[in-house]
Amino acid sequence: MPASNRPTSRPTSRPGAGEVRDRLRAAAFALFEERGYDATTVGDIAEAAGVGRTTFFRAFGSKEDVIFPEHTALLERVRSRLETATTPGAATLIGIAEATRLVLEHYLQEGDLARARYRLTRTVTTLRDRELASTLQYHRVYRDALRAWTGEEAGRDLRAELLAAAVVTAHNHVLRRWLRGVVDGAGAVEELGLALEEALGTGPNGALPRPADEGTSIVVLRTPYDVDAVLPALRRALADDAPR
Amino acid sequence: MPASNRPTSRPTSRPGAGEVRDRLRAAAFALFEERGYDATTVGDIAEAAGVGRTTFFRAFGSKEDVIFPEHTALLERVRSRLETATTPGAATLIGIAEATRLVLEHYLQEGDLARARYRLTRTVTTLRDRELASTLQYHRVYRDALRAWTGEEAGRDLRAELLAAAVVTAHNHVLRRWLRGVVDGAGAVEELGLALEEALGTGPNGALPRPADEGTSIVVLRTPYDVDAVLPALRRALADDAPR
DNA sequence: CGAGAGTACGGTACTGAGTACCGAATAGAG
DNA sequence: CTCTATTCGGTACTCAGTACCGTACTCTCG
Repeated sequence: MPASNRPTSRPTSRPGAGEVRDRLRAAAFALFEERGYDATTVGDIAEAAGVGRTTFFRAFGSKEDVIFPEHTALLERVRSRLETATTPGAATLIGIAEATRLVLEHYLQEGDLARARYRLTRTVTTLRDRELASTLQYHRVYRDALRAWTGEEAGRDLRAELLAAAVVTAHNHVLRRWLRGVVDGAGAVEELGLALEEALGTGPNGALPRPADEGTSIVVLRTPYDVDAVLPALRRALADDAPR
Repeated sequence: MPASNRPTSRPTSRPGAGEVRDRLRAAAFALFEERGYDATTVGDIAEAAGVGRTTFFRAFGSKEDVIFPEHTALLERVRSRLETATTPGAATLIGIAEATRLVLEHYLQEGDLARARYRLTRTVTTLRDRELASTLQYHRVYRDALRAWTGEEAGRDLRAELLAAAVVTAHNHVLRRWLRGVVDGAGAVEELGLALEEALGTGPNGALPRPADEGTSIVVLRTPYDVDAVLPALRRALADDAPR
């Protein structure tokens, strides 16, 4: 943030702010692809980028951070978007969908970089763990936002958590399909909408949060038969209590 | 596994197999509580346990592994339980519930150890990440099992994933309540059942996957009412197809 | 009882990530 | 041109984790 308020370009031998960062990241990914993550030391990366090892750790906090840049910034954007979405009376579900699309489109813009990262995270265990951890940070953000929305009463907790998990899962599902090249960018954005509908239950027979009052739960599974046809089976199932 | 087939006790100065492991774990947790995780080196732990540093790494693969023991073993038990549960014709939902209870009860048996771990994982970031990663391993196991059950056709993928996320989320929700002392062991087991019902039943429409072949599925959620009492509600739900 | 095999342990030495600190070069302001 | 702030590079350190080797102990077979 200190470099943004310097309007003039840097015509000197001193590299522009952020340029070193880019060189380092490029060198890192190149080396990772070539010899693998573990076989590449931070010293190698720094040398390839023509800078000192110290500079690497100043630009990125750790070796892993080269691969997951701007993660915290993106998370913050999602958080602020959700915050405005979950104020009482706001169109919460739309806000959630928008926040989620924010994330997806971020990866879409990264393009090959995101795919290279995906290749690495599938191979190296520590990186996969790191990515999973960041996934659960999203879960937290959504959960907290939804909790603020649904209220804090007992029982709502689990509901908020389930919804958050569903949203994150839906997003990751679509993202992975794009990363694997199953769908293109436009298709992914479209699929995200459908996936969210399925995750949140806002689709055909939307089953959004049911009021917390006590009562009988009825789960309707679509079946070609009508009620009377399945009723005997239902009675039988209730009788021996061990549905199979 | 090499120690189990030695029937006689070890009367010598050589400690029994596994005893060193226990000493190390006890020393580790004591030091972690005392000075914190980061401020405790592996050398400190080994010294406190009266063994060499090398022995520590032989007993546990890494510093983190002291805190997460038997994780892989437990994961394997869940996997095998799910495997038998998702063979065609088996009582899948019950199998899932049982597998999940397996995990919960494992932690309940750990008792204070699990709670000490919880305290640590809340404080130290790397440990939290590690735990989250293990959480997502469970997600994978459930997802794969459910995928095998629902079939691989397009569209089922997301459904299996959503279900897996819901189950894991429900479990973690209950587990956290026990870890925080909100409920006791018996209460946690009971809550798990309810949470699973909520996770599997109230989520997205038809969250319970239809079997791959056509037919009528009957899902029975325990309710204090008998069939005739809920029948009107059932008819109504089927009639307008879009409850609330 | 004694020799040999297998194993658990301790110690040393190494690599690599990450941190702290210091000095040099450079850019900007006055 | 001088002073100051910032950035970079280099050195030295801590600590996790690995590889290797020698040793002490136990068990087994002769």
